[in-house]
Amino acid sequence: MPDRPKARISARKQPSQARSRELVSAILEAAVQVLATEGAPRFTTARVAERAGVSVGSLYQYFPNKAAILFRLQSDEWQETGALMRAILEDRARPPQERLRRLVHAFVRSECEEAGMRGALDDAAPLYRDAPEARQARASVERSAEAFLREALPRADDATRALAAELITGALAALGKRFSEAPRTPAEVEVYSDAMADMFCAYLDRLR
Amino acid sequence: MPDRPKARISARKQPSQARSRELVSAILEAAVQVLATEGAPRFTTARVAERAGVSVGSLYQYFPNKAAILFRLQSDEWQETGALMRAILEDRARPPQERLRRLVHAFVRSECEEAGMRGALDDAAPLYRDAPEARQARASVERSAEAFLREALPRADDATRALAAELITGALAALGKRFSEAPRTPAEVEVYSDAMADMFCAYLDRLR
DNA sequence: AGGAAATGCGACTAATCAGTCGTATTTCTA
DNA sequence: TAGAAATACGACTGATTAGTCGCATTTCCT
Repeated sequence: MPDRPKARISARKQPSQARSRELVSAILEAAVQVLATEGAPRFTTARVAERAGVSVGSLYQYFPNKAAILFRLQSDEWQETGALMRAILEDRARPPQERLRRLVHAFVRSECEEAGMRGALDDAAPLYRDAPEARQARASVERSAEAFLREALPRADDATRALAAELITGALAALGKRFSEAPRTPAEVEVYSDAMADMFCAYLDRLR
Repeated sequence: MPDRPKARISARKQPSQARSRELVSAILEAAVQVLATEGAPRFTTARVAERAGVSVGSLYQYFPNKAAILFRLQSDEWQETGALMRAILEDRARPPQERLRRLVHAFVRSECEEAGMRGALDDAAPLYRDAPEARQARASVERSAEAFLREALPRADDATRALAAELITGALAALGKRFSEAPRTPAEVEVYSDAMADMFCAYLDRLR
């Protein structure tokens, strides 16, 4: 029942001239600023356009609706974070648990860096969360996590591994988000990340 | 920057006659229904009043603003869940880890039961989250968790315990919420709860 | 009974916002 | 350089919303 987005959320039109490509990136940059400084409820197309030094009309040339801007922002984030995580998980030069620990540290650090925008983006999640594009994006992270667990838990059965993947990725995402809601010193980040990694490693050892 | 609520969020006036006490509970009941069936963005005072068979004016006699209704709903939830959790944690007849396991099961089950309303309530969180009343409510859960950990980890130092409390309560809340977003069979609930409890217990064993 | 206090009502106001459309300007192409 | 295509503009529309206020009705108290 919570309102599904009626319209597509993907781009309306590809910018082809240099002018319009700049316009699109100006909009995205402005969107980040509006989100971080004004918060999700005051995130309006008019404000984004104004901040970008662009008219609303132009904005709607390249984004079919407000949710599309938010989704694009989130999507870019996922892209970036996903690449980071995959790179760490697939570094076969290190033992699995060390990779996991590095992953936790990197993730928590990255969450804390852009906490302002991310928090607001989460507040706006109802607007884009149910889009099919969003589901697909989440799947790729799960897959890479399961591949990692095949290595870390070679003797466990598939069901156990799937459960562990869900638990660990879920806890990482949720705890990272929650932790980054308050401002943190680098030292706090390290301590917290280590504790979280300890928990995951203890769990993996028990399953092994 | 994300807009702080300007007004108080606590009740505007205490209902003293039976008539008005019924009115207030009709509003709260209607609020739950509106939230669950229409979702957070369509949660409006007018809709709540209509569903309750009451006028907007009357609604505003007892709630200073929309956020107050949502906060009251969330507050009641916290109250209930908090009592449940405290009861389980303080059952000294059972060993600590068994209590923790029971706690996880009870919590996840309860999350799944009212998933519809809870999800919408979370979507509406930006409206009441920053209220001072909300902070205070969260503190009591943390305290009871730390008391439990003093028992489960008698030899650990305070910093370790505080960290573990934050991690476990955070993970429980966040994973429970996430898990309950999809509809679940009782069997799935059991399996998932057990896995989560395994993770927590493995962590506690390592710290012990 | 009868006045006072409490409660209930809902039309109304002021504000906000997403998204459109006709027109003006710039860039491309031949 | 001229016409076509792409891009940019922003006033405007229709819809929605939170919250108010003057008045009507009910309950309480003596």
